[in-house]
Formats: sequence, C-alpha cells, structure tokens
Amino acid sequence: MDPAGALAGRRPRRTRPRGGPGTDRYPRSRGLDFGPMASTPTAPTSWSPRTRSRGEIARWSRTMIPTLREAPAEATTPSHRLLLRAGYIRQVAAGVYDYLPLAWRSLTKIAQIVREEMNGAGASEMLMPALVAMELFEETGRAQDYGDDLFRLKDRHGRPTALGPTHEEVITAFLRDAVTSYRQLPLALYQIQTKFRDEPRPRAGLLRCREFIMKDAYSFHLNVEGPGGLNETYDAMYKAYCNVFSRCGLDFTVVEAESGPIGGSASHEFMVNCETGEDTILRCPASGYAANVEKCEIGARAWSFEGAAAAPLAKVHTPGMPGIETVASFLGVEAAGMLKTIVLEPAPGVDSGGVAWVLAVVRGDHEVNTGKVRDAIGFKVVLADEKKARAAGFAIGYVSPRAAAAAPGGALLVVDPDAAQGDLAWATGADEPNHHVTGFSWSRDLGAPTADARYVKVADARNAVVGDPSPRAKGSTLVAQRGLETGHIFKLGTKYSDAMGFAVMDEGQQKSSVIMGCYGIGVSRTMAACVEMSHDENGIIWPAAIAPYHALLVLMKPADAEHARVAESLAGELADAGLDVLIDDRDERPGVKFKDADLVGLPVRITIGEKALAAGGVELKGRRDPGKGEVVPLDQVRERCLAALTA
RNA sequence: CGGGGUGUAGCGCAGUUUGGUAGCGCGUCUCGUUCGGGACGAGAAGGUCGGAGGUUCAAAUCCUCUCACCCCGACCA
Repeated sequence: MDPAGALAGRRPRRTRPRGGPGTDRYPRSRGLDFGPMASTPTAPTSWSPRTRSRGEIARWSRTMIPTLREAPAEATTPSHRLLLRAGYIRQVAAGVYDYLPLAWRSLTKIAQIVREEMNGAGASEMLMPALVAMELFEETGRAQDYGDDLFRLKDRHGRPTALGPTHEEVITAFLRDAVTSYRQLPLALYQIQTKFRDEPRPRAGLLRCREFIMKDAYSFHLNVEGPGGLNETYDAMYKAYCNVFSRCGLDFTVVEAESGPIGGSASHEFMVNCETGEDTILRCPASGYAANVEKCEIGARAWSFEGAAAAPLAKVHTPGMPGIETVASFLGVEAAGMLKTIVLEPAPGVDSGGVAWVLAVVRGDHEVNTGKVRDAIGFKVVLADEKKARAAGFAIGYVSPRAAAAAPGGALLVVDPDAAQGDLAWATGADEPNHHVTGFSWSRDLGAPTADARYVKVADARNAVVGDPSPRAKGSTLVAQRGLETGHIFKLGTKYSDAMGFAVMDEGQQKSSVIMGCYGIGVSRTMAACVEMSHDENGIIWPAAIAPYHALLVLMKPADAEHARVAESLAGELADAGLDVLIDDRDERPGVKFKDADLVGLPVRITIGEKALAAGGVELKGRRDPGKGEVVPLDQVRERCLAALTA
C-alpha cells in the first residue's frame, strides 16, 4: 500500500508519461507557464500493468470553478448554498443540476469507493438503460404504485416509456431469461447510474432531486438462510455499506426501517448524522439500537384496565372541535390525558377474518402507527374511508373506544399500553358529533370486553417518541437524532420474481421462486450529505477520501518565476505521492484566494508566498486549522501533507 | 396537490402602493495605483423588467391568463 493508501477512494492509475516539451500546443494567454502540463493524460502506447498510482494536477485558471460571493436566493440548506457558492453545481431546472468539475471529481471518488466495496462483497457491475418500457412496470403494478413519481414519455411510435426510477423490473426481466439453472445462483449485480423520479417537491439542492445518481444493487437467491442465501448477501452488503460510508469519512448511523412501498421483509437505512437532516431517528444510547420513527420499537410498558373510576363520566359540548389540541385546552386537560381513537379498516384484498373495523387507541399526544397495528392483529390496515365510517355510525373526530362495541360487523380494539391505564380518568370522544366525555374509565365504561382478547388487544400501536423506554436495554430511554438517508438495503423476498415469473428449477426439481434483495446508495445525495455534515461558516470541509483534490496550492504571486517553480515542483512531488493537487494560479488578490480556498474546502492548503519562501518553506494549513498555517520546510511538505490527510 | 412567497443585468436587491421610457451593490472588461483574508480611482459593456393578451397618449408599475422557481405541508434515495 502506498503511503497515501489510507486516503482511500483513489483508483490506481497506470503510469503515464509526463508531458515532454511541446505537448502544450496552446500557449496560455496569461498567468504562469508551468512548462509542460505535467498532468496532461497521454494514452499509453501499449498495455502495461499497474505499477503505481499518481495523483492529478489541475490549475484553477484552466478549469471552471464559478464561486459566488453571495448565494442565490433560492438556496436555503447549507449544502445547497455551499455547493452553489463554491462552484460545484448549477441548477438547470427544479431538482435538476449540472455537476461542475469539482462536484464530478467528488462524485467519481464516491462512486469508486462504492465500486470497490460492491466488488469486494461479490457483486458485479453492469449498466442498464435509463429508458424503460412501461410494460415492465405494468407487470409488477408499479406503473400504478409509482404514480406521478414516474417520469413518463412516449417514443415516436407512441410506445409508453418511462425514465427508470429504480431497476427491479429491468434486472428481473433480464435474469428470468438469462438464469436457466439454480446453479447460477446466488448472484449480485449492481450499477451506478442516473435515476429519475418526478418528485412532487424537489428541494434542498442535491438532497432531493428529480434526476440523481444512485448505485443500485440486486441480489438473487434460492434460499433465505444458509450459504448462498439472501441473508448472507444482505449481511455482506450491510458490511460493505458500513465500509463505504466509513471510507467516505462520514459520521453515520444504521437504523432499522420499514421497507416501504418497495416491499419486502427487512430493511436498514444508513443515515448520515447531521442536525439539518430531514429524518428523525431514535436511538438507545445503552444498546446502540436505532430506528426511524415509524419502525422504532418501544420497550415494555406497564398497563392495566383495572382500577377505580376517579370521576363520573360527564358529557361536554365541544362544538366544532375534532382536533385533540383544541379540545384538550377547551376541557382544561393535557393532550396526554385524552384517548385518541382512530378508525381503521382492513386494507383492500387482505384476509381480516371477518373483522370490518379496527379501532386503534393511543394517548392524545401520541400518533397511531398502522404498521404496528398490522403487526398486532396480523393483517394490514389503512385509515378508514371517512364516508364509509360515518355511514357505519362512527362519529369521526369524536370517536371513543366504546364505539368498538357498537360497531356493526364487529370491531377490533387495539390499545397502546400508555392508553391502557385503568386508574386514570380519561377525556375522550362521546361518539356523537360535537361532544366529548370526561372521566372515562376503562373498567367502568367499557367493562367486560376489555378482558376479551378477541376484541381487545393491548399492543404497541404508536410511533415512538423521545423518552420512550428502549426496546433493547432496560432502564434506558430513547433519544432523538437527525439524519439524512444515503443508503438503504432491503430484503425483497419474492415480490418481483413472483410478479414477473422469475423462478428456476431447484435441486429437487421443484420450480422455486427466486428470492431477491436490493441495495441502494444515493451517490449524489451522499456528496451533499457530506457537505451538510461537514462545513463551517466559511465553506465546505471535505474528508480527504472524497475531496475533489487533496491539496490546494495557493500562489500568492503567480507571476513570480520562483514561486511558480516551487509550485510546480511541489505539485509534482505531491502528485507522485498519490495526491490530487489543485493549483490556484489565478491573478487574484490574496483575500479572494483565501476566501475561495475555504469555500471550496479542500483538506490541505499550501500557501506559497514571499515570507515563508524566505524562511525556506511554505505555509501548510489543514482546512479545519485556524490561522494562516505553519511554515514547513519544502522537503517536509510531502510528509506533512500525507500526515494531515490521514489524520 | 393544499398553503405561502418570488420572478427587474451573471449574483444580491431597489423601483410596483400613486403609470411618464430602468437604478444600486457585487461581479465582468480596459487603464492606472495596489497586493497575506473578498482593494482604490477613472472609464466601459451588459436588461425582450418571466411570458402572452388587454387598458392607456404612455405599462416593470393597472387588469386577465399563463409559465418558472423557492419555502411549509402531504410524499420520498
């Protein structure tokens, strides 16, 4: 491993001849002449094995880094403002951006890290088209499910086509033809490609785009367990994802997640930790357990329907107050002292065992989680259609747990433990419009059904909140943390293979559905998340591994031949050590250059100026270091640079 | 798709209430003086005022329609 190996993410490069005299055909009109352009790539004359890796050298004056003193008004998120100001991106349309040279270098480095880790996990890279025939999405029903998020177009023959938002269908269609024997499994394939999703609301620059770069991987198995099974690859991917984000220099948390509309059975999200993240995750500091709000389990809570009624049941006129907050303040109670009863119905097409309604009861300050309700009762539920529910006699907005007993066709009551407290006098709906009751007691006012497990289940039925008991460590409570989702892995199961008829003969000569996993990383989002996570008021602060260049050589006097000579020789030396170097050779005032240096955020800044040169050195400063930097003798620059980058 | 907001020079904005032929700062170009944290002076270029209709002698400004972008929500890599 070369000394800079820890920088990671650099592709080993083939040796290329350094430009000889005369390779620079176009004389530069101004600025300095570094002689031959040392970093001009020249095609190797013949194949040669990789012998060493050399960094690249670029000149600010010869590339395009349009920094802005003021951020465009439309940018409000830090990463959006900084990527725009520092000359990394330009907006072309809502959620559509140009990736300028600096951004592209970073993206390339992230992609390369992803590649290495995917290959290491046994996956093979390929590339599928962005253009997808609509009939493929029809096969799985996702033409419908995706709805308007799918970019749709017609070709000249009028054939319905889409721009791929993800490629489960495409790869499944390919493999159901190409995989002819179980012996070809397991298999993991991936691509790094532009995806298209017509987001209802693109926002925050690169964080939510309609066109973005994503790595999507798919794995195919005969079994879930055992060698070659889904779990094996899933675990390998899990590790690979941890490696990717660690190597990128990101601070991240892995959380358990709902698998969402993409379907499947298990899933983890990889979240970059940052205050401005759009997702809230909950974490148990004692056990390390983390999950998103929807998925997060809650530790055991004591409950009982037993208990004496503390107050008589009283009906109160509460005109036009269906919302908990307004009623609570009207009644003079806390939201936490109310019972919220949400009317649910079995999802279309599920076998509910004859149950027509499901009433979920949570405390007034909590939110019902339909996924948890599903887990409690064994079938999927959705929010009841309001008209239908009213017709069935539910006073929507004023429903109480008692409505379950009165409901035609029977209703199942799912009560969250925090709501199943018998010794409290609750405020809740009166089951008639514009009225609530106070003094509600489970045992007195609902009575016998509370003991009947066929009608009443007590189970976790709500979203977790900060302060809830940890599901993994007794005595520990959940804390909240913000994050940005940059990776997501799913166990898909046979959802797509079944829908698309992808099955193979197994060893026992039985037709067997292929089991799938899918694994995504938002590459462009990862770059933005990194900026979101790592910046200060002056600009971006790149981790070395994905910085567009490792070092910035700032020439105080670009016109000075001696300065130019030092810059050239230093740049060459650093490149030889494997560093990518950007030379700020612009004829600009020092202040401008320093401001731009901080904005662009390269990890190491080397200032070549009179004062340090007189002392036999240059100034070296890490992006996070305060001040002007430290004077370092020329012959130690390389070493100090590498040390700074690997720190 | 609901709610809010903004479109005037590359960027940031004023001008719109009360119609009178477009302005400021930054940036850009030229010359000079400068040169270690976004210099100074002098000069210059750059705008179908988002678009289309309409009212008017006259529209950035008033009316109608439309498009784009941003923010909050619903939704999400």
